[in-house]
Formats: sequence, C-alpha cells, structure tokens
Amino acid sequence: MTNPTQRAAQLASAQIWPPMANTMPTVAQLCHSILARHQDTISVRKPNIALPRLQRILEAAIDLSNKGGFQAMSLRDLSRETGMSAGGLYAYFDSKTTLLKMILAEVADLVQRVLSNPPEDVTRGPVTHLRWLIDTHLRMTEALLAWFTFAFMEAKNFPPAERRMAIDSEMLTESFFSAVILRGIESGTFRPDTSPLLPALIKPLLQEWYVKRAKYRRRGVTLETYSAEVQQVVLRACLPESGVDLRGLARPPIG
Amino acid sequence: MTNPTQRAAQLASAQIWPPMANTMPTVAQLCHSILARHQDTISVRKPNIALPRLQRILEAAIDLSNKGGFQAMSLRDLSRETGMSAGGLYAYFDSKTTLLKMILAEVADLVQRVLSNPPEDVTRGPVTHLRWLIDTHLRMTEALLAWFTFAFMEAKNFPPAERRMAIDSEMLTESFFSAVILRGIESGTFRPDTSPLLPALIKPLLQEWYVKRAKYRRRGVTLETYSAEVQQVVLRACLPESGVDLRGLARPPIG
DNA sequence: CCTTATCGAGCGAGCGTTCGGTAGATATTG
DNA sequence: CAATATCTACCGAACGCTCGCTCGATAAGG
Repeated sequence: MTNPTQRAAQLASAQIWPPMANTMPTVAQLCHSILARHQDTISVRKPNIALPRLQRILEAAIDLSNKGGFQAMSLRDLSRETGMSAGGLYAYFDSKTTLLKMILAEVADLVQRVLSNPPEDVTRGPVTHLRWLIDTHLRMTEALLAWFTFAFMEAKNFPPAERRMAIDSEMLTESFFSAVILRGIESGTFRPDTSPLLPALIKPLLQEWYVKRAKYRRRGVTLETYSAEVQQVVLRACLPESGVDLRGLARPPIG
Repeated sequence: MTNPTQRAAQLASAQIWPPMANTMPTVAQLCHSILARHQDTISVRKPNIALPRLQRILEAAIDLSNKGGFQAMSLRDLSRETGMSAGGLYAYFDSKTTLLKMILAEVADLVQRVLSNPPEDVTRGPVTHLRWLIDTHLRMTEALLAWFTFAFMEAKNFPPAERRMAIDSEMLTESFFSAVILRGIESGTFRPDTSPLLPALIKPLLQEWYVKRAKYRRRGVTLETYSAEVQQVVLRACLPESGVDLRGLARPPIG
C-alpha cells in the first residue's frame, strides 16, 4: 500500500509529467482515414486530388460549424470557404448529414485507437497508467482542438443513430478509466472505497479543457498546468490518505 | 487548522448531507419573472391570460429544443405544440432570438439569485459553505432540469451578445466557488497550495449531472449520491492531508 | 362597440440537393 | 504522333421546400 512519502512524491512529480514521446495524429492522417472509409460515397477517385480537397472541405466545415453550429453552416458558406461549387462538394459526400457523420466517427475512432495503445512502461502501475490516460487525452484534444470541439458541440442534437454513436464513444472513454481504477483498487494501490462515480467524473474535467480553451488561454493556463491539476484532483480522490489511518494518534502541531 | 479526525468526520458526513430546507424555485415563478422583465415586448396585457400562455410557450419551446436544438425547432412546431397560431405567438416575443434570450437570461439570473443567498449558518465555515454551494447548485438544476439543459446546450452557438451573457454567467458561478475557497485558504482550513484551477473544475462536475442525467438515472445514481461524491472529490482537493506534513517522520507501519 | 387577443394565409429569403453542361486530363486509335 | 474518344472533376442555375415573420380579418369580453 502506498505510504504518505510515496504519495507526496507521486503528487509532486505530477507537476512535471513529461510530454508524450509518441507523436500525435495529424489532420492529414485523419483525412486519409476518412477518405479510405468512405470510398463508396466519395466519387473522386484520384487520391492526390481527393485528399487535399477533402481536407480543405473538412477543415472549413469544422471551422464554420464551430462558430454557430453545424446546422447554421449552409453549404453555400462551405462552398465559399472552400472555393468549390455547391455541386462539386457533393462529390465528397452524399448529404450534409454524411459530412457530419464522417467527422464524428473519425474522432470517436481516434480516441479509441489512442487510449487503447499505451506505451508498455506506463501500464505497469495504475498510477502511471491513470496519469497517462489523463495526460494523453488532454494532449490529443489539444492537437486536434477544432475537431474535438466540433464533436462535443454536435454530438448532441442529432438523430438516434449519431446520438448512439456519441454515447458509445463516451462510454468507451469512461471504461478506460474504470478499468485502470478498478485494477488500482484490486492491487491495493487505490483506496478500496474509491467512488464508483470517479471514472464518470474524469471525462467532464477533460472536456472542460477544450470546450473552454479560450478561457484558459486568456488566463495563461498551459496544458501542462491543467493536466497536472486534473491528475492531482483525480489522484487525491483515489489514493489512500494517511490521515484516515492516523485517527486518534498524537501529532505535532503544524506551523 | 483541520486535523485528520476532523477531516474524516467532514468527509463521512458528506455522505448524508441533509436536503435543502429552502424551497426551490418553480417554473411558474420563473415565468412570472420573465413576464415582468419583458412587459415592453409582450403585447398581451392581462396577466391572468398572459401568464399561463407564456408558461405554455416557454415549456413547449424548451421541450422541443431539448430534442434537436433550438435552431431545429420551427415556430410551426411551437405553434402546434402550444395550440397557438404563428401570429399569436408573436404577441409574446418579437423574434425567435428574443425567445431564446428570455430563457437564457432568466436561468443566468436564477443561478445568481440562489447561490448568492446562502442560509446564515452554512457561511460560518468554508467547508459547509462550499458543500452548500455544490449541493444547492445540483438541487437547483434538478428542479429545473429542462431549463438548465436548454441553457447549457444553447448558450454556445450564438451571436456575440448572447455568448457574452453565457460567459458572464459562468464566470459568476465560478466566482462563488473562488471566493469560498480563497476564504478557506486564508483561514487555514484549506491547503495553502490548493490549485487555483479548482474553482473552474467544479463547474463541469456540476454540469455533468444535468447534461448526462439520463446516464445516471439508468445507473440508479441518486442526486444525494452524486452530490456527496462531488463534495468528496472537491474536499479532498482542498482540505489539507496529514501525509504531506509527515514527510520524513517515523511512523508505525499501516496494516 | 370598441378594445384586446388571436388567427392563418401568405411573403420573401434561404435551405439542401440535383443535374445538364464543360474544360481539361487521359486513353485509344490510325 | 496527331486526331479522336472517353472519362474525371467540377460548375452553377434551378427546384422544391421550409423557414421566420407579417398583416388584415376575426372573435371574445366588458
């Protein structure tokens, strides 16, 4: 079981959690993946034409949607922004809803791919694994801010099919945290009475970072700081505290 | 300063935080307030006619918006749902945007009214005050679930004016938490190195409750449980822990 | 019978989507 | 290799439809 000295060291080192070694996915990679997944609905066959065009369309769609919402973005807006005609756009999707689904599905898939592939060394202990999950999720959303903002804002307000997709993705993310925390409890690293709600509470703390990105930028809060603080809050909620075990013992007064 | 015994007692009692004595605001009260605030744009003069009609309109608008978004709700939908004609609706607002603003402003104002009027006894200490803020916010959103869901979903995606309103409201809520936490640090009740980000992190934990209400209902999580868990997470983040203060001291091994 | 409250057909604007047309690249042919 | 045929990627006017909103007619009540 973790003792106070170890815990203090764990919490202190959370301040200087090293940046990820693995490279984060790029927009180009996402577009490549989307192009491959929608070969049947995208009528443009030459990849060296289709890829840059698709990227331009997706980035413009996300940008326009992130001010005013997806529904408020008209295909005329998108046409103007991409420099393509209304008809030309329909070579890349068969309906506006498909365009939405392309992006949502890709983001959901990305989360799954990234979080389910931790480097070997961080999975040795639940503390490092949990901290890696938090930090990696934050860095991933940072690298693809507009995409995650889009996914967050548009996942709601949509037909049952897309809605279900968003819920499944959310549950999956939560399950990563659940699994690690459960493992930590079983191994005795985490408090046995750690709240079963804790995994569900982590997600909104991660979303806060990209949803309110402007606010934290204004305040000069860096990703490193935010990540460290969330890690602290979460670890304090699940690591055992010596205070409980010291009940009734005489202690020196604290200056 | 809080000792471990006190802290354990504080955390334990968080499990049975008593339900609020003050009555929560009702929909009728909100509508009354909205009617008063928009006398100039609402052309119907007799309150005994205007009040029930306005309430019917607002509740229908919120209900329709909460499936599909405000933009997706047409005035024809609203007309059908309220049993009033398109023209008739315009006796109660001069544009669809005004209808939106009515609701957003009232919700923002309600939060301010409720959170800034704690009962006298809870303000004696920062712990009880902080717990009251959390619990009261949760109970308020529970009592007016549809209204808060609406405000949360629609505050984004809107013109600078409304957007600013939402940001101001959010900052105000955060300032309630900031003030209490700061007071707790100054009085020595909370750790002096409590994260300055903590107040900002509380809000998403409170929003989670009403945004994902269906999820928690499905899992059988009650408001009491959720409230207690959030209080625990927050208190663990700001109450001092004896472990840190015991670094380097010889301690008996813990069974 | 005038005031107040409501109705509902209808307006112009803008939406997502379609489709005939075309310029340029590419393939085929003599 | 020039001439022709085919294909690819895109254009943009036009369509059917729905939107927020208006306004003259109408009904109800004191």
